[in-house]
Amino acid sequence: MQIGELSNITGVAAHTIRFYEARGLLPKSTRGSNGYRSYDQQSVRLLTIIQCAKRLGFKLENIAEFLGDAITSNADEKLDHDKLLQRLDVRLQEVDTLMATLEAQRSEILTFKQQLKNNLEQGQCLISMEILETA
Amino acid sequence: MQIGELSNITGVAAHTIRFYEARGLLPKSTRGSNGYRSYDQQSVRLLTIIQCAKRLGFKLENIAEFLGDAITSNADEKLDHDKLLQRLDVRLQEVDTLMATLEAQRSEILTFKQQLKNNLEQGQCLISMEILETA
DNA sequence: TATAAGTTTAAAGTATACTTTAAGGTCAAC
DNA sequence: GTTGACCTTAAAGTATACTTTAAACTTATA
Repeated sequence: MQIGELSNITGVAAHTIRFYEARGLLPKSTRGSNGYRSYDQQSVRLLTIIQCAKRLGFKLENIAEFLGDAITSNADEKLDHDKLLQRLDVRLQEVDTLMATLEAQRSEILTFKQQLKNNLEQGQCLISMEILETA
Repeated sequence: MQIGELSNITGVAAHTIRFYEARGLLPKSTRGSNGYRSYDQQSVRLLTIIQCAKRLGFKLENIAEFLGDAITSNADEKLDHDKLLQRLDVRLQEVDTLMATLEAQRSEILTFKQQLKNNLEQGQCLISMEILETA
């Protein structure tokens, strides 16, 4: 199939598919006699995997390595398995760190809102610089 | 004081201070006879506020608007108050949305890890494409 | 046959928050 | 008077994941 059909099937824009190829997420595609890229079911599966990895929050760079491992899997498949688990754990760490940051922001925002409400109840409608500085 | 001292006091790089001025987070600074920027305590306070707003996760663009409101506060100060609350609520929404995304990722990653472990226990050390596609 | 739809490439643009670079002027101290 | 620290500007670079643009070629349809 041509790039347009692959795009329709997977929901990934043709431009993006070429972009992924350039970034090494997809192998260099074979070409028809007219120079057009041609794809098959394996291409669909690869794009599906890429979309899945993106859902987990992996960067394209990681996905490229990741797929490189999976596709060019050599003798020791168990190593690949461990690598994959390792990558998942690294991402899990990142997610936890981000969540902690967001939780901190959330709590600071709520505190700040409360301060503003207190001010308002005391009839102070003016926002002083001080409250901003200490929030 | 000159930009270097302001930088030392606030911990914000001189380059970044110029950058903030260019982006409208800080007012156009007055200049000494030599053309050097000169600052005072108010500048320190403004930078402190900027750092605080950044901790809450606000974008520089929002901080610029935000400070514009606070500094050029006109007749109706209560409006500013409401605007501030509004901005905080918008940011709170963003934070909640991001947290939901991260939580979804977290749960998908854990599910995936479990699948890998099950495979491993069954003696399947090879990572098949299928498990990646469905994760 | 001409028009429309699909394909090709490389390069530039978008968004965010800076940092780095380059090339040069100013000032205090030795 | 020169060394070193500090200041100036504008432009480009960094990172990420694309999207947009331009200019051109191929194929299917009317």
